[in-house]
Amino acid sequence: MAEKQRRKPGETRAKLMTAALTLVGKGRHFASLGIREVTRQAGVVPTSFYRHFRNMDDLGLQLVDELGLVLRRMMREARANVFQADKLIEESVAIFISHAQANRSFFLFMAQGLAGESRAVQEGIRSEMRFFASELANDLRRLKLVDHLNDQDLDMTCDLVVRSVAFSLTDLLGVSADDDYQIDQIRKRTTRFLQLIFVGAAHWRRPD
Amino acid sequence: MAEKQRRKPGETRAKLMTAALTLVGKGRHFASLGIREVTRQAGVVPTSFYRHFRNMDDLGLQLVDELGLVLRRMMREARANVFQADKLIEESVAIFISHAQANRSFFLFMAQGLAGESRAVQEGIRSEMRFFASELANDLRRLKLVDHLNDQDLDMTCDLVVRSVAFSLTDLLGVSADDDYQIDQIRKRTTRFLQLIFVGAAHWRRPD
DNA sequence: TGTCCGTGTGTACAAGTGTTCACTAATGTG
DNA sequence: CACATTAGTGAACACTTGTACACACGGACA
Repeated sequence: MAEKQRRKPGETRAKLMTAALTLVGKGRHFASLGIREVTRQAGVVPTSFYRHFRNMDDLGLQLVDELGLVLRRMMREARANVFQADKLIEESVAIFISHAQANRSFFLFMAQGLAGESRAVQEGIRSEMRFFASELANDLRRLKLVDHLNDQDLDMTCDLVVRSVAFSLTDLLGVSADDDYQIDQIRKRTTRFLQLIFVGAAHWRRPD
Repeated sequence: MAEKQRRKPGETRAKLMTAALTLVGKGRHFASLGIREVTRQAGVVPTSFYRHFRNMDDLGLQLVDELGLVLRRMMREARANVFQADKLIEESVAIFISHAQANRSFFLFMAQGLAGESRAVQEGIRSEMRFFASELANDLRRLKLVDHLNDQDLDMTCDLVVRSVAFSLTDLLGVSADDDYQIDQIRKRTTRFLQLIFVGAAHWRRPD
């Protein structure tokens, strides 16, 4: 008979969240996951689920919060590594892609959630993206790279940048994780997208 | 007892597809729909489903095909209505938004499918977007608006345009269908995105 | 006219679902 | 040490699910 084994506090909780991500990583859509399925994958009895989450939406929400941490780590690394302004875009895209690779299931979950079932998850992801965009705007201001843009136009530009990168994410997650050629293509294309946007920003004149 | 009633050929098939879209329109995610659920919504016995589709993925694929028709209708209307080059962007965005409103569930399905469960559906939607982008490129060439761009750069620009619009779609579908203020905000923002991109394209010089 | 064939119907079943309940072992707190 | 709390377990529930099968009706075509 299976022994009850006491684990570190929060361990089962973490297992459940990881299990959900694992299933998403295997190609399942988060919206189609069931409680029993997740607990099975986590190697835990179904009842345990309710000790930590009220339902699957709740689990999704808590995943979004963790997603925020991943994004912040990523941004910290980008800030630390990008020195030359002319390589800024390339470097940032490269860092983004390597993080997306390292946390594939996480970003997959995020891409799914954008058009997902739970309005709360949707809003959470959107809010992470807004935060990301505003941090980007701060960085650009700080680096004095965009002096001719007013705040509103800078926000718009950063918003567009974040969206483009997010969309590239779905490309990235569509190809197999070790298809280096395709990944490099996506990296190059995303880089060019951002360059195009920044060229636009450089010549942008506010419409009357 | 319910009579068997002979219907026009393909009517049940259409009912099933509409039923799936209806459920998606009600906020459900396509990946979480079941065969029974769809047949119930369609007012048809579960077994009928198999007369027309092998499984839900199959139904999704056939929906993608119909989506293509909607997009083509939309593009035709855009081509017919846009005369002045300076209003081109605004007009196109307006047309897009009105079509997205009129076929809300359809576009919702498309937005979901982009990060969906079925690789085939995903690829289908992606291919529709590519087609859309290439048609856009043709139109721009024809209007002689982008003479300084080579084919590759024009394709890139159009790709970025289509992606940005597609992303705005998820904004649009996130607000209630009659919230005119929000919708107008989205329309304006999308328009500015595209203007920014075209400013970038106008000043784009191919990197060495 | 007879005979397929496509399509819709009802019944059936095994498997899977969310959720509740009572029980129990380990942990932290006094 | 005793005790309350937390977090694990297994059995049970009423339902839903996908799918199979046999059957029935109507039009197409011989």
